[in-house]
Amino acid sequence: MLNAADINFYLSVFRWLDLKDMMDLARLAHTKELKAGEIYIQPGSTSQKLAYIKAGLIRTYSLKENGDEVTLMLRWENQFVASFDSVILAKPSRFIYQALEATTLVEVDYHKAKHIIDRSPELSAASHTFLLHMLGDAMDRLEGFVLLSPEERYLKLVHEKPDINNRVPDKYLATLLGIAPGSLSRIRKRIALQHKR
Amino acid sequence: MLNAADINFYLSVFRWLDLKDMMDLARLAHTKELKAGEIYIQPGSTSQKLAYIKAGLIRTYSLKENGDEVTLMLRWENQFVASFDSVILAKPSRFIYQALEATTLVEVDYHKAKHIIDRSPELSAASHTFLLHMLGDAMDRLEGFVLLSPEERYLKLVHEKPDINNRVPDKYLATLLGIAPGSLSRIRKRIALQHKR
DNA sequence: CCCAAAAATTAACAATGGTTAATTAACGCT
DNA sequence: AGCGTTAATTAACCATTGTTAATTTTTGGG
Repeated sequence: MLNAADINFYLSVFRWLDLKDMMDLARLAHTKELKAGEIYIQPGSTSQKLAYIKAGLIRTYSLKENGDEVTLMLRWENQFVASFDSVILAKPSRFIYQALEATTLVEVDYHKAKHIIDRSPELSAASHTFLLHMLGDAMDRLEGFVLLSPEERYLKLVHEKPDINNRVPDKYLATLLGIAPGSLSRIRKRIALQHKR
Repeated sequence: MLNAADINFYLSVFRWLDLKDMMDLARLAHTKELKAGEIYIQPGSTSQKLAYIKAGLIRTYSLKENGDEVTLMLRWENQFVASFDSVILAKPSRFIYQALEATTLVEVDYHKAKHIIDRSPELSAASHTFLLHMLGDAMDRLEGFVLLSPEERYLKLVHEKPDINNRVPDKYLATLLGIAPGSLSRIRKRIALQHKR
């Protein structure tokens, strides 16, 4: 069940946890490998998976009526990923979660883990902190849409996550920024020209 | 300190609370009246006020370098309002919170209320639920920016909060939607024309 | 009730983004 | 390495928005 590498992993990520709680959690957790391009969560899914990304990158996207894909979120190594609709709102997921790279997840069922989380002060605090982080990220991104132009949003994104350009196709980045893929090309070109002077 | 109306109010809003917890909270709480136009929270403020809006409407806005005001958030009666930066991130507020109407708040200092919240399972759960709601709102609004056009965002806003048009000046609504005030006028006109046919 | 100030509308123009289609470049698979 | 597929770029054109300034409307105070 647990090999030495796994134990090391749990000890490092949850070192602030009571040992018993950690073992209880570890019993519920398992590792999942996704190939590049593989779908992690299908729309309509209600499973309350909560996953820590050990390595790789997950894209959350939506399908519009006309068939267009719109990227809503990107999550990568050392972040958590969960179906927002299923875990937070307890509804079927409207979105698709796809691994863009070979991805390693450590997954627990939130529904099963909940009673462990609830009885551990540290885990409760951690889940609170997790929510705060999610909220902080969301607010920050909202500010970007209200305060910044598409060009500025793009610059902010590459500043915060420089390797994103090499890991995520432009067409996905574009819709994440709220613009069309062609526009991202133009913005890139505009920036390059300004830089040359 | 507490009059009959106040007691009624606390009993109705926090009826699911342990009586002792409720009394402890009520001791920390006080009512605050704001006139239309009055500033509630100044930028730079670090006070961790957490307020329930009994009546009225609060606008959160930011000042850009060029002096332009950009509205980030609107909160109204029966919602909570708090300085996101101060309470969630424990930083000085970057934003200005202003009452757009005569507004009645019931206010507690989150810093002082925290130990009451922490020792009450009901209050802890409520604060968790509160965060989930904030997160849900933020995600929903993010979806709007990624999936919808400005016109569709405007229609969504008036659909969700029909009286917003009569309570908030257009110039504030415009920046909330991520567009310029002039554009909102045009969008309004376009919609009216389409409707006439 | 009137007047001054603020807000909303409108128009003209510039800048930007959306859309489509064609071309080029990059990628991935065998 | 080569080939077919997918992604990215580019261009042309259209639609929409941003910007500014002038005009009209609305609002609120005296």
